[in-house]
Amino acid sequence: MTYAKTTAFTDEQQQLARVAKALAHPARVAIIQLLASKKTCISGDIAAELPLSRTTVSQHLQELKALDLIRGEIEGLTVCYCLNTDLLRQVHEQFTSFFTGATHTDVCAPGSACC
Amino acid sequence: MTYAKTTAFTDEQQQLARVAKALAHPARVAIIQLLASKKTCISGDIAAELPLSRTTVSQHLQELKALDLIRGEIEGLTVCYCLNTDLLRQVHEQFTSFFTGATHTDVCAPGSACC
DNA sequence: AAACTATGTCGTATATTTACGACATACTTC
DNA sequence: GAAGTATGTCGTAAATATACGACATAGTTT
Repeated sequence: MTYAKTTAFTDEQQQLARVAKALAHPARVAIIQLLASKKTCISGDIAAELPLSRTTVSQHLQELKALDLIRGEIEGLTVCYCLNTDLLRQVHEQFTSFFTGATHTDVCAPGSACC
Repeated sequence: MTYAKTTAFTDEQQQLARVAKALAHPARVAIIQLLASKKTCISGDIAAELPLSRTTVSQHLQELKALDLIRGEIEGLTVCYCLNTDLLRQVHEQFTSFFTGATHTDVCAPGSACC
């Protein structure tokens, strides 16, 4: 490494990357869709609907929970997992503003002046 | 593994995860923002603006290129990298429809009937 | 064609992710 | 309280991602 450069990435970039990483596995995408499709919160049924072991699913659930994208509350013997829809909406906005910035009209792109 | 279950994840889930993975590192987020902020297409200057070695940046560029999110055309001695804005717009829509599905009103969530 | 410049590729070390069985915990029901 | 059920945690193996120096390639300029 030479010397100057940016010392690090911005918080915004790191935050977006963190959330993107949470969605970077089909199992986690599937879990979110599953929770969104259920009227009632489900628990271990999640594992039954995915082509993965219960242990692995649990691990994916923990990752989503670590980012607070989902929440789990113990309900007697089972655990009720729910989407944190407020946060998901926020995240949606983050992505939207990122993509909007990347696709605005006078951006460097094939077809524009520079290429 | 017991027996029934879904044998695999849907194409949609895999596609979303694939793109999310591309955004799952701050360097790649930064690269896209950098390309979006330049009027003219840049090349190796990218590495100069990131806290990473040229080799590593090149690796990240290849990953983005592999998904066709960016394109690079050799322009004499330098390479002109550009955003594939059309694809980025498509990806934006994919994310939007995913988030919309996950945040529609009667979803299982804290505060809703089920929790 | 020799020296220079801009990039990509290879080899490799280290860190992180993914996946799962076995075990631990904790509540429920008999 | 013993047996059963639902879930989380630990240990660990294998795959993938991250990072970078050294080398290769290819165009430019003299």
